[in-house]
Amino acid sequence: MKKFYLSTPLYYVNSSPHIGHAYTNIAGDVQARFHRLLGDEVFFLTGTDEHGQKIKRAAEEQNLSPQDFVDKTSDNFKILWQTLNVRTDDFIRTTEPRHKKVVQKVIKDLYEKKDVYESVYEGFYCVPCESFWTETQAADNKCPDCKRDVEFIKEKNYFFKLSKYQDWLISHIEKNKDFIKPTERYNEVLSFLKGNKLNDLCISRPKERLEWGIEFAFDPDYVTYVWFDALLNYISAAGCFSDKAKFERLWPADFHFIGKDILRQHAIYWPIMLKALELPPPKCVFAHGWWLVEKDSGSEKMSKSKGNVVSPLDIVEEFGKDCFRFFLLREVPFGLDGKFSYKAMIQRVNSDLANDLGNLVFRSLNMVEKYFMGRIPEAGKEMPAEYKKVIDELPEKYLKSMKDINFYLSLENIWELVRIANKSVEEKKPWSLAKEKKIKELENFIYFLMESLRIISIYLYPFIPETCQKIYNQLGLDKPLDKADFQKEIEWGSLPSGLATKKGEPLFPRIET
RNA sequence: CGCGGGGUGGAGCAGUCAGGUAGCUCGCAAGGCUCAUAACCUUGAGGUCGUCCGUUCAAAUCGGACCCCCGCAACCA
Repeated sequence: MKKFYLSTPLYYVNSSPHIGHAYTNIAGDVQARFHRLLGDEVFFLTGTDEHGQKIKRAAEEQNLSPQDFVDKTSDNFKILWQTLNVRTDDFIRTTEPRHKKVVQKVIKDLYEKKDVYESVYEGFYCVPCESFWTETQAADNKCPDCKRDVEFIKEKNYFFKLSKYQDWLISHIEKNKDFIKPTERYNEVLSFLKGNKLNDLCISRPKERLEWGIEFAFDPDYVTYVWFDALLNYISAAGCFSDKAKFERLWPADFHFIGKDILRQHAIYWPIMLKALELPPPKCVFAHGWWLVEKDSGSEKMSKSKGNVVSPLDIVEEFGKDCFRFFLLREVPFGLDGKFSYKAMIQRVNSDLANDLGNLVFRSLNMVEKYFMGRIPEAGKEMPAEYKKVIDELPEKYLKSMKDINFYLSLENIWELVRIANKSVEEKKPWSLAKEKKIKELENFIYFLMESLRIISIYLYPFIPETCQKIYNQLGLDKPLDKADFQKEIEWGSLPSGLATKKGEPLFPRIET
């Protein structure tokens, strides 16, 4: 059994989850379910990032202690993953002891190794924002965030020797074309590394200014910079320093799903941190695009201002979890930016899910009831010619696009089969066969129509698991799809005859506008 | 000349590496069918493939120049 370790980023809990968070975890869940289908031993990790000054401030605004605040906000994420049917194997919080121990030990080890050292930080500091800025950022001595004056400060801090490993990282990236995906991001990182000299990373914050963080084991006046803390979750959750067998089994991670905004941390800081620890880097960091939100209310578009953020929970309530999952992955080629609008969502759900898939399932089951009293008829011998091409080609196309994380294309590939099935009904005219009493021919046709529904459900299962399970159940199969074996399940003709079908309500009611 | 990505019918994309009638999904229009969620199927309209120049029998595809859009440019999760 092959292991497959994939992760999402740890989400910063100073605000509520938005559509972008949902996107990353849904993509991860699709990937995880796909690998489980293939029989891999999957470890799918998500969690929350809970330290830093922004958290402290947000907690103060609500009159809560930072710990009470993060306990509450972290739950918002847990609830969302349940709502979206995102099934992870672990949920790590950076405030947990299992994580803190790892961070402290890493810093201590690196300090002893001299990859972490003391120095003096010089730069611009905005007091009200509690933020550092570089000279270029703080042009005219103004904070780019709040536009107030910044002051020049000097203070002792701890630094991590990024610079020492720059050449190693360049050669690692050049030798591993799959390390950063998609290609645009690969080029972006590589050209950046070649064209710029890395500065060492300041990984400490003096406690006098910020106390909500993981304390340095050997210097209680300092806490850890949040990114240095957060990235280490990928090894602390995998059992680093605590469960040797688990860690050796899981590490290196196979896949880090991230948004393109945190590429640098994952493609530069993180592999270098691991290198310094003498651990292998993750096999792949995949940076996807963003969702730009425009809301359609009636005929006019609302501008995207702060109060107009689309909540994933609201969308799920309105459309259902599978519609939302499907939309996010079908609408936009994975990796590129997309635009979210209710109009696009409704159109997508109506045309692909209600009209094509939902109606296909409904009309097919209806014919089984009408012509065969709700029993799957006897199988014919040969696969009908119209299915042959798409059924023969689908496994290879699907496996390739799934492995390339080209979800948009995978769905496109599956829909070829959906369209063939719909088309075959028009061409065979089962209602005519029934009238003409061509029973053998009708049985044969209906059997393969049902079989195509079953096959579609397996391919589609990682994307819309709940619906696919429903289709299986409606066909009279009670097998749980989350335990299915892909290679076995996609075998054409394995649907037993005689099953009692259970037609339900349409899977996706058309949304009237 | 900082680095990178991109400009293809109304929208979103494929095709560019290996030049040879411009393809897919949605939307739109007409027709067909009735098992079905006014769903499904067929056909059609719609493109000087960012601009200009060059190579070639032939360029979305190769070469050059230019215009425009979007990312990245470091203590910010």
